[in-house]
Amino acid sequence: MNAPPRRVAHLDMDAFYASVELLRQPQLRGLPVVVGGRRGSGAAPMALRAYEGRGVVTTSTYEARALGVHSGMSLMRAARQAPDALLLAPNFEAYRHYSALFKSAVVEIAPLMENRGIDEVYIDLTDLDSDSRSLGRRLKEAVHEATGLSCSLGIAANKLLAKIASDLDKPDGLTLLGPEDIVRRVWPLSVATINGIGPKAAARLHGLGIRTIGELAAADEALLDRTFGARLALWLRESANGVDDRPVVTESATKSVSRETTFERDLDARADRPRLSAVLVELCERLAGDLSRKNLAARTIGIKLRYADFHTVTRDLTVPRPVSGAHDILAGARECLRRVALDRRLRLLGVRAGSLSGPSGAAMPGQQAELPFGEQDPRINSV
DNA sequence: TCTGGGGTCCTAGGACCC
DNA sequence: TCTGGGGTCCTAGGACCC
Repeated sequence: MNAPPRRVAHLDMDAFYASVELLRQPQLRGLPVVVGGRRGSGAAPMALRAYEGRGVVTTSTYEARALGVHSGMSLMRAARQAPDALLLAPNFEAYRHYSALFKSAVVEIAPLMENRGIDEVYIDLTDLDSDSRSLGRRLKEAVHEATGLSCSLGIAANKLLAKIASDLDKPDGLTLLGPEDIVRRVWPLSVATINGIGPKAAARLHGLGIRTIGELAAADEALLDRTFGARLALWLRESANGVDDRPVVTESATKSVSRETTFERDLDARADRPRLSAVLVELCERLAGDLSRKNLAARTIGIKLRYADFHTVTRDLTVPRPVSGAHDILAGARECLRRVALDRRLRLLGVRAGSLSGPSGAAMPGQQAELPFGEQDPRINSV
């Protein structure tokens, strides 16, 4: 009754956004290049030192990484690290295009593919015939053929290990990780290598003197239970031993859609009220556009505020009937806004739509009944 | 000049119903 | 009047990922 051993691949495009930019601007190859910032997609390349304003590094080429510039770093800090690096504005349309190309190429070879964002997928290879190394080579070649881009691929018995494997040899790597490799290749790695252990959990583990995955595997069970709770402790122990039963999921419904923006300078709820109001309207309109394109309606409308000190609050409102229009979203967002303190300067404003369904209120999207959602809702109209 | 934008999942408490 | 459990919905926050 034992299930057959699984074979799962994790495919990760190398420096994806930056690599797409280099395809389009090959003369920049070999230079330290950074993608990020808040300029529009048409903006010309500029020296990183000349950038002003808020923003973070989205992706950097390996040449820029060698200078200490990494994803998530503020552009101001990146500019101090590498003032002569070139900054390119992100062009998400192009990235979505190349994302679709590489994913089509993967599915041609292995149809059981799980999307993990724009530049990563998991692939279930269990039922395919060839050996793992040949399959890995074929996948990498197909992706390169379709896009001109390289990727790193890991193949193992589950998603956890495949993800770790794909990271072991970057860029352009192909790494097979068998059960016999766990002690030698996985246990020496930092606990933060495990997908799901972020900065907080890693810090707590460090506080217990646990830094490597091997140390986590050997940790006292009762200690982990006390520190993390039984559920999380069990997951930590299983992960450290390379155990992960999560299936490769080929399709999943959208749970929420949101739009948010960080202001170029912090805004005052009173003095900048017209500006804030205009931003709110625009966010609601863009969200309505997203819902309409996806043919979805929402029963929960939420807002998100980030204050100047980075403290973040959210408010939710459940409406009696699903809504999708900008007017109804705006009404819900304004109702939520009444329930937050607007006495400090604001850094970010966001609007979210949740509890999604098809526009008719059906559980799944797909139908297209044009009903006047929310129009008769007294709660909405009273706002 | 610290810290973008779009997501998922989990927890926990209170309301409300049976 | 007090005492119960169980289940679902709603809300808020937090951790984490790409």
